[in-house]
Amino acid sequence: MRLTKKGKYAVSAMLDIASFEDKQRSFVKIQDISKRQRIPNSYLEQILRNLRREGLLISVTGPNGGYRLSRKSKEITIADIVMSIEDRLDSTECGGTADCLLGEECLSHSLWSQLNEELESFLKNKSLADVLSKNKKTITKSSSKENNNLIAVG
Amino acid sequence: MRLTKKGKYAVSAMLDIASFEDKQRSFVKIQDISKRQRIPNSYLEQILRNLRREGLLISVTGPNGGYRLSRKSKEITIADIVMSIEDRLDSTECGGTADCLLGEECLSHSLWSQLNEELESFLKNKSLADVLSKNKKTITKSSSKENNNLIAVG
DNA sequence: TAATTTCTTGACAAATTTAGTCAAGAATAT
DNA sequence: ATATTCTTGACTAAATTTGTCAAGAAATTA
Repeated sequence: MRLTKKGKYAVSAMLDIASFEDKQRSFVKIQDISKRQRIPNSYLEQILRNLRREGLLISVTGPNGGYRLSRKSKEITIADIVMSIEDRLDSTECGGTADCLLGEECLSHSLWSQLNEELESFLKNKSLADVLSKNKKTITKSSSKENNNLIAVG
Repeated sequence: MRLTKKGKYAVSAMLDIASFEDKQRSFVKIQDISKRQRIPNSYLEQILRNLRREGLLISVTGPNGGYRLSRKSKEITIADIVMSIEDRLDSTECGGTADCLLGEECLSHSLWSQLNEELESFLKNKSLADVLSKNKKTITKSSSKENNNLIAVG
C-alpha cells in the first residue's frame, strides 16, 4: 500500500486550482501553483499532465493560459485524483485474486481487502469542495500534538 | 503513507505463530514460518527480530526453540505489529505539526490527518484473534473480482 | 508575422527505500 | 560435545520515487 508524495502533490495542486473555481475563465498557471504549494515546477508538470490525461483538468496554452478543473469541485473526489497518479498500486501476490499462497488464500488476505475498502470509501467520499470548505472553518491553528501517526502522509 | 511487504510479512508471520497458540509450550520455528508463509528465511529473521524487540514475541534458542506470542492473540492488534515494523512513517512536511507550508497549514493537511486516523482506528481494532476467527468462517473461496483496488496491498 | 507566454512530451538521472543476503556468534538441550 | 535455533550487524541489489531537462507546439498580442 502506498500513497506517495506525488499523490499528495497532486491533491494539493488540485485544491489550489479548485480554489480559483469561482473566477470565471481564469486559468491557473503551473508556475503559480508551484510557488504557492511549494512543488518543484518540473515535477508538477509531470503530475498535471497525468491529471489532464485522466480528464480531471482542462488546459490552455499561451498567454493567460493554464489549468482549470474539468468538472465542478464538488464532483471531483480525492480518490479520482489519487487513482490518476498512483499507478504503482502494487497488487502483487494477493491482489484481488485471493490466491496469495499458490492457490491458497493467505491468512491476512481478507484483512488487507477490508483495509482497501476502508480507504477507498474514505477517499471516494471526499470531494475537493468538501476539503476546501472544511479548511475554511478549521483555521483554529489545529492541534500541535505529537506526531505519532501510525501511517503518516508526508 | 506506506505499508510495505515487510509489514505484510510481519502480520502473516504473527498470524502463523498465533495459530499455534493453543499448543502449550510449543514454539514455532523461523524455518517453518518461512515455508508456510513463503517469506524469505533471512528476511524473516530480521522481521521477527523487530517484533521481539517490541515485545510482541518471546523467543527461545536451541532445539525445540522458536517463537511464541508474548500476549494472547486477542491482545495483540494489527496496529501493534505494523507500528513495530514500518518505521518509515514518512512524516516529512505535514507530519502532525501542521506547518507544511512554512508555517501555514497546507490545504490538504486535515485530509491526511483524517485518513491517518481512519487507518489507525481500523488497525487498532483488529486483533490477531479477530483475523484468525474471521478466516475460519470465510472459506467461501471468496470473490475473484477484478483487482481494481484503489490502494492495493501486495 | 514575430515575439512571448505557457503548456507538452519523452527521456534521463539522482536519491531514497525496500527487499533480501550472509557469516560469525551465542544460547539451549540432549 | 554436538546439533539446533535464534541473534546481530553489516552489506548488496533491485525497485521506486523524485526529480530534471531540452526541444517543441499552441495560443495570444502587437
